[in-house]
Amino acid sequence: MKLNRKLHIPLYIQLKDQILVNIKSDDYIIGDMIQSEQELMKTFQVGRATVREAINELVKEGFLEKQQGRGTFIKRKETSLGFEPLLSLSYSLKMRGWEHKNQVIIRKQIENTVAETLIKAPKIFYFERNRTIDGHPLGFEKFYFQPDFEMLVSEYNLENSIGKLILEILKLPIERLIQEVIIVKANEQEANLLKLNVGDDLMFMKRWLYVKGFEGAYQYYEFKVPVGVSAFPADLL
Amino acid sequence: MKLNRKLHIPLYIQLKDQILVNIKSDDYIIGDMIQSEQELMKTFQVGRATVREAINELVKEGFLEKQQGRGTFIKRKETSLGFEPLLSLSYSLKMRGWEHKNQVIIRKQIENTVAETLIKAPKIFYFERNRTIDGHPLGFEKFYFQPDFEMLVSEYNLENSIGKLILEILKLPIERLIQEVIIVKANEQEANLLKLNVGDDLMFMKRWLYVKGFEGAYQYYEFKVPVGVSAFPADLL
DNA sequence: TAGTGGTCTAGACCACGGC
DNA sequence: CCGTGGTCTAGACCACTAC
Repeated sequence: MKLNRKLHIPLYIQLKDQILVNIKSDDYIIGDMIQSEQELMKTFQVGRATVREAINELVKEGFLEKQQGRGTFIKRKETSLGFEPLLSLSYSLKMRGWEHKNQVIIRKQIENTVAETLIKAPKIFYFERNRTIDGHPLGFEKFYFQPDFEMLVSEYNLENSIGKLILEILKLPIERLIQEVIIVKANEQEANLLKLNVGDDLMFMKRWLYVKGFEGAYQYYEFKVPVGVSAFPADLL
Repeated sequence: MKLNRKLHIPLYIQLKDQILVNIKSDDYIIGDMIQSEQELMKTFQVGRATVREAINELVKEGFLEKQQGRGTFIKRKETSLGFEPLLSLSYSLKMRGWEHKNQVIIRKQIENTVAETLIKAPKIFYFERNRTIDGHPLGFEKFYFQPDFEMLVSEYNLENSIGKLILEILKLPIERLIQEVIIVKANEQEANLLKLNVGDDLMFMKRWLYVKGFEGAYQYYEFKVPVGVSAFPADLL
C-alpha cells in the first residue's frame, strides 16, 4: 500500500484517512487492536513521526485509544454529536488535555424528600463527589437517581465518568435534559471545601435528566464550581 | 537555561511548564509572540520534536495559538472553567479537532411576538445560521437577542463563534443560563435542510441567557441537530 | 529574502504490558 | 524476554508571512 507523494496533501492526513477506512470496515470491531506503528511504517513506507501524527489525530477525534506497552485500539467507528459535551465534565476536561480525579464522599439510599429532584419515587439513590485537578479542589457534585440505578451500577466505579456510564455503557434512552446555571455566593462549608473565601462567586449548575419509560426525572444533578478556577495554579509550576 | 535530564519527567513536560511560567509572567501579555521553535531549541538545548510537543500541549490546553509563517502567540494566561463548553458548540468542536463553518442565512429585526424567547423588549434582533462540517449539513440555529445586541456586534462577523463573542469579546456578565434538550422528529423542511428523512430523530436544544441589568432573557437560542450525525461521512473518505 | 511553523526521515533509547 | 507505544535527536525540505 502506498500513499501519493505528489499530492500536496500531507502524508499523515492521507494515512489518517486510510486508517479510518480500515477501522470503519466490517473486518474490525470496536476494541480491536490496529496495526502497530512499526507495521504501519512498513505498510505505507513512511517514517514513525508520520504514523504517530496520523494516529494522534485519530485519538484526538475519538476513534482510537493508545495503550503503552499493548497497542492502539479502536474506540468507536462513528463519531457523533450527542449529549457527551452536555453530560460529561470529564469529557470536556479530557478534551482540554486535563486529567482529574473524582472522589466519592457519600453514597446511600435516601428518602425522597428533596422536591427539587422531580424524581417520582419514594426512595432515591444519592451520592456526592469531590472533583480535583492535581490535588486542587475543582468543585463538588450531588447526584440523585431513580433507585433502580443503584442496581445498574453496582459493578461500576462511581469515581469514573457518570456521563460515560449513562451514554456509553448503560445507553439510557434520554428523552429530555434541562440544565440551569446560576451564579451564587459560596457559603462557609463550600468555601472550606473549595479553599475559597465566603462570598466568592460559584457557578451552580442543576440538571434534570429524563429517560424513556420513567415518569418524572431519572436523574437530578447539582454541581458547584468556582468561577474562573484556574486549572494550573501558579504554585504548582 | 537547562532542563533536568536526570529526572524521569519527560523533557517536553518540563519545557511546557517552563513556557507556562514565562507566559504567565508579567513580561508578557495576551497576543504576544513567544520565542520561536529555533530559539527554544537553543535556549533549552533540546531537539525540535521536543519543542513542538511542548507547544502542542499548550495549544491543546488553550494557552497558545500557532500561526504558520508568523509565530506562536499567547492566547490566554489563565485557563478557567466557565461557560465556554455550555455556550459554544464551536468550542466543543474545535476541542475535538473539527473545523466547521457557520453560514448566516437570515438576519433582521423582528417584532417580539415569539413568547418563548422570554425577552422583554418590543423588538428583537434575530438571525439564523446553518452549520456545516466539510460541506455537510450539521444543524441549524436560531438566535433571538435583546435589540441592543445588534449595535454591539455591528463589526463582528456573525459566522464566527457567538459564544466567544459573548464571553471573550463583549464579556457580558451572565447571571443565569437555562438549557433544555429534547428529542424531536424532523419535519419536511428540516429534513430537506439537513438531508435527512422526515421523522428522523433530531436533538432540539433551547437556551435562555440572562445577563446582569436586563429584565427577562437577554438571548434565546434554538439549535436542531440530527442525533448521531457523523462528522466524517463515509463518502468523504 | 529571511524567518516562521508544517511535514518528514532514520535512527536511538526508555517504559510498560504480557508471555 | 519481546513487542508495544513514549520520548528524543539531528537533520532535511516545504509553505506561509512579512518586509
